[in-house]
Amino acid sequence: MPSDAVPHLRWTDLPVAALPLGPDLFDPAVTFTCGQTFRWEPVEGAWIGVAGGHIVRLWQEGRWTCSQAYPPGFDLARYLWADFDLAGWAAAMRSRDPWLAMALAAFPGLRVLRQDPEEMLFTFALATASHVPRITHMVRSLAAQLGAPIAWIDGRLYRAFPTAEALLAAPDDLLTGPCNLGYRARVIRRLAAWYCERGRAWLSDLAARPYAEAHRRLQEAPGVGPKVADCLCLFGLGFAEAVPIDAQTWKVARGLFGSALPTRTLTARTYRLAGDLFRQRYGPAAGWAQEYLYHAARTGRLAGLAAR
DNA sequence: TGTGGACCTGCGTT
DNA sequence: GAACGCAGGTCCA
Repeated sequence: MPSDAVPHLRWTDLPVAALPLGPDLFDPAVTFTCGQTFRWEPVEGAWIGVAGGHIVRLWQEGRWTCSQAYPPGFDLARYLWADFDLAGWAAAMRSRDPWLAMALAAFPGLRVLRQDPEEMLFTFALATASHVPRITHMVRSLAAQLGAPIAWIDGRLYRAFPTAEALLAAPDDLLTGPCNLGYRARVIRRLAAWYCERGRAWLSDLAARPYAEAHRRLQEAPGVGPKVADCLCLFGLGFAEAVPIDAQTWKVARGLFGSALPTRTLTARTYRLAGDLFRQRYGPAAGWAQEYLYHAARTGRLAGLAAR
């Protein structure tokens, strides 16, 4: 669809909804910049992002999180995992170890998001051996170059995350040029071809299966190893027990579990072992614990742990 | 089963 | 201001 065929809107004309999530239960700044999502920006006291084909604007007033969305029908409560009892869980977790207690105190209101699984598949497949600023650039460039236009709002055009079909059809020089994917262009194209043969039902079917099976079957896709599969399980399929173990989390795991992890490097076996140790210590929402520990490690708050 | 190197860039540090 | 190491990995020897 050409960009002039979509509606021209104003934020002042869109209806406002509200959720009972104050700053202690949801901190947009931390949640949107901690590396689980890459399309949210602060704009004049609010945050604007594009998620699952919806343009969303949100801000907080006292104990409430207010939001607007276009097209209508965006389920913000689901996106923010609002039925997860963050306060109760955090209270129970503080006694597990001082490191998680510190991370919980440092970043109150950090929430794990439940995002569109197809977007998560491609986002984290291209996030390999990269860092948050670069992933942000790649994701936004892909949307700008290949995403379907949704609407103009207050003079700005917003585009959806590209479909698998659009990624498959994209010329190489566009993926490696303006989008700066580098070697990931090949990975994304292979993955898009593989995914297009199966379709969205393949992902939604996995969401209904046990975590271990979903995690195993996701790795049948080219370019999806254990870490990307766990990102998809946690951020896209809603498995709170999924623990993505990246380089930061691996350092945290070695500090926490020491000699229980037999190898210096992260192998397939120690990846499974580390995930199980996280789940033993932090329970069925170990993925939430990982997100707090990961963010604390990334911002240098766990230096004492890594040095052990 | 564990290890090491290649793969593209750009950010942050020195 | 330029050089260098390394980054939310995966895949293949």
